Order: sequence, then structure tokens, then C-alpha cells
Amino acid sequence: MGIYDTLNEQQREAVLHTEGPLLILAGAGSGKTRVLTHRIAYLIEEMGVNPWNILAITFTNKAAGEMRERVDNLVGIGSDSIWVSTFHSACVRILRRYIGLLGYDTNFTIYDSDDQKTLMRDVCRMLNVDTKMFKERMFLGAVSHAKEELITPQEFRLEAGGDFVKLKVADVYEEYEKQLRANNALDFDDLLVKTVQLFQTQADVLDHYQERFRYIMVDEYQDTNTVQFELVRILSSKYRNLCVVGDDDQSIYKFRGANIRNILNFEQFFEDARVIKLEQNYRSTGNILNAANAVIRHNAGRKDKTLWTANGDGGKLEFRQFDTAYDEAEYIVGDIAGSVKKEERTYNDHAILYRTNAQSRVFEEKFVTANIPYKIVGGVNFYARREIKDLLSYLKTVDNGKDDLAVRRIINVPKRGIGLTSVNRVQEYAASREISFYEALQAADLIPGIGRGLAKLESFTALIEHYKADAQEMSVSDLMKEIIEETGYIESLENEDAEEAEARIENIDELISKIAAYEEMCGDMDMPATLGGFLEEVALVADIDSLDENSDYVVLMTLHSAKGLEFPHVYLAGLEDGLFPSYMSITSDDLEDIEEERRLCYVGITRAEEELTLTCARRRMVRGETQYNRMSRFLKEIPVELVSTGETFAGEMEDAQKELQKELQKRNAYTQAKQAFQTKVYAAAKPAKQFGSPSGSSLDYEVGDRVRHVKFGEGTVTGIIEGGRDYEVTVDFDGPGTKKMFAAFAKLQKM
DNA sequence: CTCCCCACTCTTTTT
DNA sequence: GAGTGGGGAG
Repeated sequence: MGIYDTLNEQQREAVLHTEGPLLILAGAGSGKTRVLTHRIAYLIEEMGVNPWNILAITFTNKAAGEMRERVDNLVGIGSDSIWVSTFHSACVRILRRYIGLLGYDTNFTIYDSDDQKTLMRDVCRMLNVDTKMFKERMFLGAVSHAKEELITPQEFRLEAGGDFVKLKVADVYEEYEKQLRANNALDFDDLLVKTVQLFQTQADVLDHYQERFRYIMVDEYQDTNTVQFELVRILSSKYRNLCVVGDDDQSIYKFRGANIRNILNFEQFFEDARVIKLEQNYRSTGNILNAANAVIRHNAGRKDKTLWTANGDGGKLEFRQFDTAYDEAEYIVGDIAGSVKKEERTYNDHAILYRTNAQSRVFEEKFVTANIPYKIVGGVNFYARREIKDLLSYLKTVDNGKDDLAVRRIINVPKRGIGLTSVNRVQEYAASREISFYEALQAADLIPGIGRGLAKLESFTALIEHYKADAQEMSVSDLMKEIIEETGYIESLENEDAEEAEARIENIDELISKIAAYEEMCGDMDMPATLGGFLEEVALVADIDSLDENSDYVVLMTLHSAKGLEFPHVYLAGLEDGLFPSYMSITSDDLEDIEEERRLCYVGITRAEEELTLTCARRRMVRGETQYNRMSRFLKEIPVELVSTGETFAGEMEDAQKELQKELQKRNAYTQAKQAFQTKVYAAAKPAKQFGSPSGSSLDYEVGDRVRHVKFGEGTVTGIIEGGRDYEVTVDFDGPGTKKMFAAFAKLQKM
């Protein structure tokens, strides 16, 4: 014995329960990663499971990397044949092998959100959609949600009924899909959707992966959406060894389609599921934990649990209110500088968390002047920068000539005298022939009206062909260097704006070293370093993946990015009504929106190990204008006795602080009274709020009943599955055959 | 074809 | 406040 002795009772139970479905409700800081890694070790070493048969899914590459490292340390040999990966990269890996069966090339391109936006703009233009009236963003959101719910364009159209806007979305969705396919590209959602489709249609492929992944583990399960759920469900349906770990209180991705019902209803999906709660927190002090508990208690729809800790109370939470965001930043930066100077802490002991990326700017300024090393996670992704996208587009063009977006991006970058008129002519020609943009370019001499542009187009294709040939024998980094050299990309940047060019060139250097790092990694793993491989790697990285615990810098990031991390001293900045909780959530009629913000607050508080500082400002600049905000309602949910407002303030500041403390106290008494009242109300209302029955209503038909559908006519219900938000009903229609649909959409009528 | 200026929108969060 | 797109001049 040995490694399993260090676990507490619940943790050990979770580790030892290896067969059948298992839900681990792991509160913040309760050691869930420990459980997962030990469970993997246990499977291999004690149960004799082949590492090859284990799949562990995480949300970020960073989490995957950490888990892999920790498993490596626990298990001796064989750990590298365990699949530890994110949903997205697991899907890519599967699709690279089998997507041919769905009619795509295996060297498909992955479109990031920028590419999606560009494509959507094109689509709107093609369909003559007035983008003043309907925003591309709206379409992208609708399409993405449809994909998350596994609704095809055709189904979307059927379900739109006579709704004008929905029909418009259906048109756009359909064309968008068509264009993606034509470009041999998949967007983020497609990676999951296509994999599910592959499994649904190719029984042998599904069987292959079911046999391979006999033990499946999913981390951060509360943030899975419907496609991800379906993917996991279908993969695990043969051996049923599915272990999911999550915390419904930390579900913060509803806006991205995460379906909190996946975790709340797990026991209904998997009837024989074992449920284990991990409630002992090893991370934070008692005061921090009590604050977190006090806040989250205000949410209604949650699994009942209370975190406790054997750690001491620790210091009180610090709270400060400032006049401006500027003062707020100054205080925090000064506070960090002070504790580092006193050698109490290092820079990387501190993290500043905020609601919106825009808040990082003020801090950045202060850190630069204070000469303190810092790292901002998120914001503009490295790979979304213009110069990086340009150069990657060259690589993409070489790799997949069908990626029209990439080709069009670089055709005149650096400027080579190919203007919009020529591009449009080529585009029209390509569209009329149903060939790709690049293919049209290669036949440029056949394009009517191209005139003097011909020579320029031909020299462009010659250039690309030359790179394609080079790609066969050159390493990726050499190819990249050659492209930069020969196209004169750097000179063109310098001509444009010498000042900006400097930063951009630095980024280009970083890109080259990233390519080199990729090649090195491939070398270590005995894999060929391919162009496609690098592009794929790049498409799936999140900014958080680059966070390095060994570097000594202060970390700044949004609360969303902070999930899964922990720091000795955390600063929660901008705790103001209208900012956090966001204005959107306050004005929304959906009460759940505020609850999601509160969960976000809970996530923020529980990131702190020893110290937690809460700050807000009375006024701040938002979008160029000054906003006046009251302090966040979440602050008022924290018991006053846990909070100190500090005495280091002189004069008027001090008075203000005292006044505030009084208000805090008053508010607190009020909220407590209100909360006591609410608890009673919730208790009384609970039966009606059961999550077992989606949307609170049940169906008036059951299996075997005859029903009528608006489009499909009459049929017999052959199955009803309780899905996330809704029932999934299978109906055998007399005419069109068997269809699966969501009850809320389908509006079936019992006959 | 390119450059420059103006107006407009955006921001809540991201794999 | 910044980044983007559109329109107009050269």
C-alpha cells in the first residue's frame, strides 16, 4: 500500500469505484485532480487495466498537461498510452483518421472565431442579408447554439415554423455549412458535432473507439454542453465505465452552451450511477471558505453541499472601495510590491481577477511604471494577431489550398497590386464553377475581364506552388523563414508603421520559436513534425495554456480563465453592480443569469488560498465614458465579520471607509433577513422546481402513443429520453420514417 | 489600386 | 478608447 493511504475517505471511495457510472461532486479545492490521477493509477496498477484503454478529458491543454505529468509521477510505465486530452483535440485526432467517411479531406482546416466571423460576413453578402439589421454575431451565436444542441440546418428550418428571423438564420446556417465544407474547414463546434455524427453513422468506427476507451473520465463536467454530453454518452455506452467530476457551483459557461442539467441530472441519465461528494477543502482558509459559502448559498438550483476545512480561519478578507479604477489599480499594485519587498511573498503568489478583459489595461499601465513583472492571460490571443494570422495563412494556403479564407487573406499581403476588383472577379468565377478560390486562381487566364491583373495573379500562384514544393523537403520553421524573407513581409510592416512594426516583429520571432518548439516536441516524441500538425496545435491552444508556474510574475486574468487555478493571494477587482454582476445579467429577465454570475464570484473567491482582497471603484471609464457604479451585491452577501476594511487610509478616505463599513453592516443584516425568508420560500416551492422534469412540464404523450407533427404528419412514439433541457422524442412517422426531435421544438400533439 | 479620414460599434465571459 | 468598415480622393 502507499499512495492511496493519503486520500480521505470519500476520495478513496471514488478511486476504488472503478466499474459503472460514477459522479464525483467535487467542491472547490477538494482535491479532484488528485482523485482523478490516483484513480487512473489504481486502474492500471491494481485493476490491471491497460493504460491504452483509458481516456481522460479536460477542458484546457494546460489541465491536460498537468494531469499527464501527475499521472506520469504516479504510474511507472505505459502512462503515455493513456489519452489525456481536451474534448477538442480528442475529436481532431479521431477526425484526422476517419473524417473521410463523412466526405471531408483528412487535412481539414480548423477555423477560429476570427475566421468564422469572416466567413459569416461572406455568407451574409452572398445571401444579400442586411447586416445592419441582423448582426453577423447574432447569426454566429445562433448557429453555434444549434450545433451545440446537435440541430442540423435542415432541422433548424423545420423547427423555425413561420418565424421570419429563424428562417433567415436557417438560410444563413445552411449556406455557412456549405461554405465550410467547400473550404474543407471545420469550426470549433464542428469538431465535436462531426465526431458525434461519425459515431452515429459509422458503427465500426464507434465500436473501435468503444473498445479502446473502456474507462472514460471527464473533468469539469459541469461545463459540458449537449454535444459533449452526447459524445461521452455514446462512447461510454458499451462498457459504461464513465466517471465524471464536477461542481455545479462552478458552472460558468452557460453562455457557451454548457448545460448545467448534465450534472444535475446525471443520476437520471445513468440510473445505477454512484454519487460521491467531496466536501473537504484543502485549499483555502476558513474565512475565505465561509465567504464563498455565504455567497453561493443565495443560489436556488444547486446540489446541496457545504464545504468545510480543517485549516485555520486565517486572516480576514480585505475590502477597499476607491474613487476610480486608477486608484484601485494603484492600491493593488502597491500592495503586491509591498509584500514582495518585505519578502513575504513572490510575484507569482499573486493573481488579479476581474470580470472583463478590458479591466486589465489600467493594471498593465501601473505594473509597467512600477517595473513589476506581470502576465495577462486572455484578451487578444497571440494567434489572433494580424501578423501571426497573415503568416499562418501562408502556411494554411500551402497546407490546404481549399481554405479560401487563408488564400484571400494573403493574396495582397504584402501588397502586390492585386485589388478588390480582381479578387471579386476570381471569386465570382470560382463560385460559378463551384471550384475553390485557389483553383480559380490557377486558371486565371480563363477568367473574363481579368485583363492586366493576370500577370500578378499568375506570379502569386507560382509563389504558392513554389512553397508547396519546398514544404515537401523543408522543415516547417525553414519554410516559414523562407516565406517571411521572400515575400518581404517584415519590410512591408516597417514601411507601414515603424513604431508598431517593432512589436509585430517580436511576435513573428515568437512565432518562429513556437514552430521550433513544436518541432522539438515532435522529435522528443518520435513523431514527424508536419505543417498540418503545427497548424492544428496552434488552432487549439488557449491562452491559459501558456501559464508557467515557474516564472515569477503577477498573473492577471478574467474569472473565467481562473477556473481550476489557485493562488496564495487573490485580488478580486471591480466588484461593482453593472460590471460584476454584469449589466446584462442584472437587466435580464432570466434569473439564472444572476446565478451564473454568482457562481463566477464563488469561483473567484475559492481561488484564494490564504489572502483575499476585494476591491471596487465608484466610477470608471467604460467604452470611453464614465460610469458610476454601486458596490457589487455579491459583496453584501459576505458576512461583515469576515471582512476588514483597513485602517491605513488617511483623512477623508478613512471616513468614507467607515461609512462604507456601516453600510456594509446594514446591508448585511438586511440580506440575512431576506435570505432567511427566501430559504423558506424555496423550501416550500421546491417540489415544483425539481430538475427531473425539464422546463417544469411533462409530456402528455408516452411511448406507444400516436402523435401529430406539423411537418411530418402522424406517427407513433417509439422512445422518450430525458435530455438536458428537454425531452428527446423518437417518433416513427408514417411517411418520412423515424425522426428524433426535441419535445419543446417539435410541439407534438397527442391524437 | 491605394491611402486616408470619418463614423460606428463594441464588451461579458471562450474551447 | 480602439478597432473596423465604408466612402472618397489621388
